[in-house]
Amino acid sequence: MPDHDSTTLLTRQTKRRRVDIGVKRTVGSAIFTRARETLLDSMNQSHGPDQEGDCSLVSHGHGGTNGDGEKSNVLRKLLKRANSYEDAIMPFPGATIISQLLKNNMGKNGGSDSGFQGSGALSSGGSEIQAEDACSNSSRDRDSPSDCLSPGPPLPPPPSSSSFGRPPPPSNLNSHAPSQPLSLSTFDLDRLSDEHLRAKRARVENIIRGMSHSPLVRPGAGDHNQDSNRDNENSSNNSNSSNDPRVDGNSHNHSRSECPSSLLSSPGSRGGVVGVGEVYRENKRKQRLPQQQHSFTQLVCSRQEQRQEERRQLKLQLEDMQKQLRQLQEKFYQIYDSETEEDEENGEGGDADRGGDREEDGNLSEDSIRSDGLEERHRDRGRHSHDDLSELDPGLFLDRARALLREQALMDGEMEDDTDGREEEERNGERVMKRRGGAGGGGRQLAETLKQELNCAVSQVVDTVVKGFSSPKQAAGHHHGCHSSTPAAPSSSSNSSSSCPPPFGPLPSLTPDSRFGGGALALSLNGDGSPTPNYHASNQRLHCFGDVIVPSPLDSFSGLSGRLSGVPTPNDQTEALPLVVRKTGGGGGPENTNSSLPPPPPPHHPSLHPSPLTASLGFSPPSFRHPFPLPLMGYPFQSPLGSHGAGAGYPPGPKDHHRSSPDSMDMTRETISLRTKMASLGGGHLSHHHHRQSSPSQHGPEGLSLSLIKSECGDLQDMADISPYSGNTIQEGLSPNHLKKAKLMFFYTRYPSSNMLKMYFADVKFNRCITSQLIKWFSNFREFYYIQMEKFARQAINEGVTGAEEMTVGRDAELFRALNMHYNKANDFEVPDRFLEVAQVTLREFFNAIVAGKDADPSWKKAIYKVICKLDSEVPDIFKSPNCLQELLHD
DNA sequence: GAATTTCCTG
DNA sequence: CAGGAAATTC
Repeated sequence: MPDHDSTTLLTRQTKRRRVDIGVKRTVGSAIFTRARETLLDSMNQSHGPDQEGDCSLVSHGHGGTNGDGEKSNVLRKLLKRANSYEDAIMPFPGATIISQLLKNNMGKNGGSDSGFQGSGALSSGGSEIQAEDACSNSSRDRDSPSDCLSPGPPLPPPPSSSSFGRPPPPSNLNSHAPSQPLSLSTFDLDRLSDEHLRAKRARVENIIRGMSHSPLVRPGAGDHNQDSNRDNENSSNNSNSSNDPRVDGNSHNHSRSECPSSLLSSPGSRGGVVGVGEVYRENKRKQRLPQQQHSFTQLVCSRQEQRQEERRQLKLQLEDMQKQLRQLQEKFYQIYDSETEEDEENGEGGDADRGGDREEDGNLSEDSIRSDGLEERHRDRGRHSHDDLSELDPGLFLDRARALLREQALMDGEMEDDTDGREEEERNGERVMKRRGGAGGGGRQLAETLKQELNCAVSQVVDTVVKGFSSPKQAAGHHHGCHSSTPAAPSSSSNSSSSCPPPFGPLPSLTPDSRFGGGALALSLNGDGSPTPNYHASNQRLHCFGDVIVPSPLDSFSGLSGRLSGVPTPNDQTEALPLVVRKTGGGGGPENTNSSLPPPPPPHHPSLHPSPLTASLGFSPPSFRHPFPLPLMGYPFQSPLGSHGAGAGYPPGPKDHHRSSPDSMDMTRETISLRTKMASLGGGHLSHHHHRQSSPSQHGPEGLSLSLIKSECGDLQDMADISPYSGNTIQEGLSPNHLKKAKLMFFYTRYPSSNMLKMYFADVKFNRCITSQLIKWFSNFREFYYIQMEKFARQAINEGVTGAEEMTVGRDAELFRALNMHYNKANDFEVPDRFLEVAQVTLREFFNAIVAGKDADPSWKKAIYKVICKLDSEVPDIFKSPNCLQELLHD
């Protein structure tokens, strides 16, 4: 910390001011993320169920087969995202399905007619992003099953003019909602498309706006009008302003100068920099400015509003869609009925079901939309219904499957017809086609297409499901039940092969279709199911390992034992309290009986909280290794690992001495923190009691452990250095008392050098970790300190204070109380007057800087820091004493 | 490249 | 307060 030198500091500061790229990056990414989300949302809306995140395997519109699945999928996603879009999205699946079907049909039937791309493909657009969006959509569509099926002519981009005029060859979408009436709904669809398009555009614009917001942009720019002109202006302005800081160092902010009035309320947005005579280079480091926050807030708000609006629109759309759907279904049913009547002559029964279906039509609700006719129909057709199940919530899956089976059994009883559901379906489809006299030869083609589509869809669905399951986090409750069943379902649906010997009693149809990688699926599912099991297994492994690892010998040394054993049992992770107690007992008194502790090795090492993945991988978490290495490194004699038997080298006697011995080479921070906690109770005392640390003499076994240790932290050297202090009580970690001491020291020095810290924390074995931790403490102190200063300075300004002189910091000042509360909570230390002075100076510095509008400069605080760091005063020698706390506090 | 410092996030 | 990342300095 060579910086007490003001010159150095100055130069450094000078150089330092640059736009904080980091921040920028962060902000940008954040925005981007949001934007992306929005885009996804919009896509979802248009496509209905998309994939999760980027990888979307599930394609929309695969025939009706996935109707349910899609919905559930969407729901899952929504839930995950905690997005408020639920209702809004609901409608889309339906729309998507329909449009998709239309699309497919058109493609097949001389796709040239196109026009209608389906709601999802509304590409026409305006902004580039839109175009992009459209592109991506279309590409996705292509990827999706539809692609598999029909390489039909790419749909023309400009859709809105749905030329759907001619009744789309009513394909028979067996599994799907009735397509026949499509022609009727053309208008509605168009209208919906437009609406949707509009909504989409709005969203995109919003996104663009958000992205173009530069951090430094003044709040005013953030207003989120839909007005595109404005938008353009903003974006251009933003780009300018965002770049400006770097471009014109001294003249910074001119571009974003703002009305002074906002000065008080929104500190960040200050007009041109007044009196910034210093030749600061622009701050390259991006800092988070108040202004940014401001604009962001606005952004968020506006976005929410937009969402609300979108929601409303979507709801309307949903209603429309529902109506349409109802119409379609009715039409379809009519046709279907007529067909079936004819079929009945041929001996195909199943009227009863139809009746039921019709009844349901009346009740179309949101729910019904998803399962609506589709599911019912599936049931009629028998096994096919499982397709829908595939995407259902796993938890419900089994139940539903059983219910379906029962139903099916009944149905089968009724109709002796063995026909496979699938075949039947196809047949129906063909029949429908023929009936309509639609594309004559197209019927078979359609059937084929549908088959393929189904296959594709199924496979994709399966992938999606697998993915979903494989993600560990989802494991929660929901997934457990479904593992076995879920996987199979999809495959069954995909099967065109009619008869699948039911592997499971309950879910006969589940037989995996090899074609679709059913086998793979099953495997993956198993794996997926395994997560839980694996997880446990891994944990167990770890635990066992942990047990093994924890060398009982170590326990004899209080320090070690405390750490190792005390540490977190799985249950106490967070609270090291128990440990503390232990340690306290051991560490506190020389008489420690800790030696007894060793035997029962704690089940887990505190640090053993490897993520499941890690565990499964078989990696031992870094922390995991610590247990041995640390102690071993510094103090060979302790090496349990090593050749010495655990106990052999250490006679009981030594234990006491060693226990506090500085074993710690370096511990991971976690360890440190743990220790800190542990030490907290006994902290102060420990130092007194333990003096001679075990001789560092024996450097026996460095081999293995050493290397390990080294790999983890290369602090051995530091350790060696530390030993000098070993004469005194040396602690391996920083205790709460150390923290307290540091806080008190902060009253004297805000910028202690590391050397100074070493001097004043002689009872601590310094290593890199410790040093950095101490430094970090002070850094944090400063952070808090300056935050308070700024806060109060602004407060004063807001309260109308005009002169810095008006502000004083006394012991009764709020500012002081806040600070004292932070650094001297117990208020058992008398804060030196000097600190009050410094605080006052700091406050005034902030005040002046803010009043001068310097806070517009990202690095405006640097100057203040420079000033403050010169105000450090000597820390009383008493702080060098290990007992300083007692002495200080009890005086 | 290590050491520091600040900023940001949790 | 800890962690992480970026910026800066030496």
